[in-house]
Amino acid sequence: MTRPVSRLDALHHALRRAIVEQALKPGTKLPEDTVAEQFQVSRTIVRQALERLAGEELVVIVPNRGATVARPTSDEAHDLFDVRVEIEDAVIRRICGKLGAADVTKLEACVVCEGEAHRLKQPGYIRLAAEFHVMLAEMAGSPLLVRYMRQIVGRSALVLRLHGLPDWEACNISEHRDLIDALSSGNLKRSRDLMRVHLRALFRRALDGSKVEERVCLQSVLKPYAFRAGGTDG
Amino acid sequence: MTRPVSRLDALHHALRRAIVEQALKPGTKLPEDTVAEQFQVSRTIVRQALERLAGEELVVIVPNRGATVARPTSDEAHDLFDVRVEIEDAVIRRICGKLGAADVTKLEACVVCEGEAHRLKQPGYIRLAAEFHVMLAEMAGSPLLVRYMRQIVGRSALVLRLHGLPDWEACNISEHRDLIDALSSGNLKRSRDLMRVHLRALFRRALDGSKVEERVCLQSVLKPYAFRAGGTDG
DNA sequence: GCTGCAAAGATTGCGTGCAATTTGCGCTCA
DNA sequence: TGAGCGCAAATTGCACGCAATCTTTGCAGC
Repeated sequence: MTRPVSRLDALHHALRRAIVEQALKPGTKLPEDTVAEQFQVSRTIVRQALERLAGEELVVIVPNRGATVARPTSDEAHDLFDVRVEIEDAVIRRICGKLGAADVTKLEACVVCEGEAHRLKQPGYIRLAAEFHVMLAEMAGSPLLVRYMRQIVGRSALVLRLHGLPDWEACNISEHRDLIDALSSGNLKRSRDLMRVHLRALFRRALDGSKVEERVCLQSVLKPYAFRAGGTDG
Repeated sequence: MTRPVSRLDALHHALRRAIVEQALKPGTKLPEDTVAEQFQVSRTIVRQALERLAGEELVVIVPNRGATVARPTSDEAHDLFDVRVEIEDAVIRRICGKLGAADVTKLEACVVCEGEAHRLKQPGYIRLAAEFHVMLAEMAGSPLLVRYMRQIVGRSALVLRLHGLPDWEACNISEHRDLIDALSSGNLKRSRDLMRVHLRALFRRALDGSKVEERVCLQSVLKPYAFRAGGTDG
């Protein structure tokens, strides 16, 4: 049930989820053959799924070089979070004070799931935390905002994985709770402030991280092991 | 020169342009064989190009039924314009008073081209008018905003073609000129108001059209004709 | 011992063919 | 004459195979 009709959809969702849940590290190579074998489909399907993911900017396809999980640069991360603030603000303005009881229940259930997954350190936690923001967008009644939010939280997961987040701190769950309160009570100013603070905290955690840029690090990683390094240390 | 390296890119751009320039009407069927023959490529390429366009929501792919040029519903059109207002406002806030002389020159040149194409009634006019808005986004220095804007103006072209626009009135060119003035003089309030008015006028022209809804209405249109409807009336 | 070239291996680009599904037409039967 | 049924044409879903390209490794020459 609920199984996507086509194998393409199935693979697309599977890969997407693997990326968002950070099972696939940014920069991971995704050879068509390997993926095809893993999922028991042909390369044709794999190629199409990768093409879709590239359209969502979750993977990068280089001609003749294949596909890899995207590695957002620091600049791209900044841009992402800047735009995210705007989109989330638009969502808040639309839903604040207009949530039904069912909506609030749904959001609270989501937060409970988050807390559960967070406590058990399940890999699905990041996806659930992201889903909370997508749910807010859905309640705004704008398919386009939902679309953008989906894409943004997906890329955010990449940024978190790549630039920081040493421990399980993607989204602060208590902040989600506070946000629900403010939204359901119709306090617009507080809602917007909470979201702004929430995102800013997330942003800070994401970009203050230690392991910025892993690819270039290769040099700095190997430097201590260099036996003939022209460094200043003797 | 500037020719896309792969045939996939070439076809993708060609089809995209054909749709944005309204050479392909919404609802037009796009059989893989026909397109493949027309562009002298294999169905594989066509399929991928159509898949990409589906990702941009410019075409709709129904399993086992093929691809057609998208037909945004009235609801989708409203949603599109609502979100567009937000995105364009974000762009305005970023670039107002920060445009360099080169930027202004570029924008003015674009408007001149628009006027020329508009006077000659060239099909490229709509694309140029759209390009003006994309250029604004580019000057905001946010790749993500550019991406969204590109997608939005593309879909807007579909809406204009589908729901209204009896004559050549996609974007009012004088409004573009006024906008450049306000932006370069750094008048934020006036800039935002101008853009809002500009979009609202566009919106009105688009949705006041006569031929609203041709496909989705089917249910609501047929409802009064239902002979065995389990409704409460009767 | 270093540099440049070449061949082998691996991976992607892309075309083609077959199976599955849908659509439209014609046939049969009441 | 009209409704139901079944077959055939058309179109898409998907896999496979070959050609092209890139990467790596090994070797020869300087």
